[in-house]
Amino acid sequence: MLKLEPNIKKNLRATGRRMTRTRQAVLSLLQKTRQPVSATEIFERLHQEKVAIDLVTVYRTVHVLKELGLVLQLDLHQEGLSRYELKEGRKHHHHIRCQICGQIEDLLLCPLKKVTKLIEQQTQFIVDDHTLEFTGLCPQCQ
Amino acid sequence: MLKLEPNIKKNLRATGRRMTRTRQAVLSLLQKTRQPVSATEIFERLHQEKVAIDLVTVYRTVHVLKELGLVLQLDLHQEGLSRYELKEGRKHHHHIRCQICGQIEDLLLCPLKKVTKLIEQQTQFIVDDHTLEFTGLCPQCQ
DNA sequence: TGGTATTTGCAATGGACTTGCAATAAGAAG
DNA sequence: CTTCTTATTGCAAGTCCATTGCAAATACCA
Repeated sequence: MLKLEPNIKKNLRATGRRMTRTRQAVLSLLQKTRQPVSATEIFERLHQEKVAIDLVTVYRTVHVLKELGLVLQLDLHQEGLSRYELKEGRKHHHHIRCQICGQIEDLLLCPLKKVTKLIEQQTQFIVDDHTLEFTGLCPQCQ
Repeated sequence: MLKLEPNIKKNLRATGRRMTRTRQAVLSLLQKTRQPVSATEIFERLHQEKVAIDLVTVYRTVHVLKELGLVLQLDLHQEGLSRYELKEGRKHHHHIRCQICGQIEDLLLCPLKKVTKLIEQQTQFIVDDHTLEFTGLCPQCQ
């Protein structure tokens, strides 16, 4: 079972929501998945594990988890779909994706703190988020 | 008329393509538009100018211009659509977008050269592109 | 264990973008 | 300037990711 589960359930209850079998299944899948996954991938992998869940429910579940701040939604360049990853316990990071095989790897660095200050000065915006993604060829596809 | 036009026409002819009235119209609109525009926006603005063009043709046109390397395609975070801007004569840059009003501003800096080297060492990927975007509140929406 | 509000599944819908095909028009040749 | 070939356009239909409406199922508190 999930270590996170009791906390998450509390989180859900605090907003009048319930911990259901399908939400557990999605959380559990996200927890054991390394790469960010799309709704369709969640749907397919759960079906492989004989978990009955509708694709609509997957979309609604990741949406709720995102609202609770438990999940991050990624929109990688020109993929035309969203991917999701557990935020719980993870540090701020970015990604690099292989243009050939689609493999996605985490980048544990973020070089943007100073730049953010600079941009706020230059533009008078208040910056509250950024997205950064690299694309290229992974070692296997070179 | 467009200063770019003769060059672009040459470009088109070199790949067996033609300079048409609709392509001129799209190019001309892109040239006078500051912010990156979506296909639908191109469609609507041209119709305001009484230029008859189908939305499909807009999509096909920006696709061709992108193939020729004249146009950049941007997929800003969670917008769910693509935007396009003329590449011609412009330096590499990034964008910041206001979460309230959607205004997009250019950022003329790019802090990623050194980071790219580092990432290539760390991951063994060959990096060939990156996307970087900031979101926040513009001065008017704060 | 029952009652009620949340959640789910199914079907239908929405929005961005693409594709097939016949009609139109660019532009090279005469 | 006219003709001819071939690229391009417009329209209709289709695809893909995602959302919405609603009745049936189910979490969970009393």
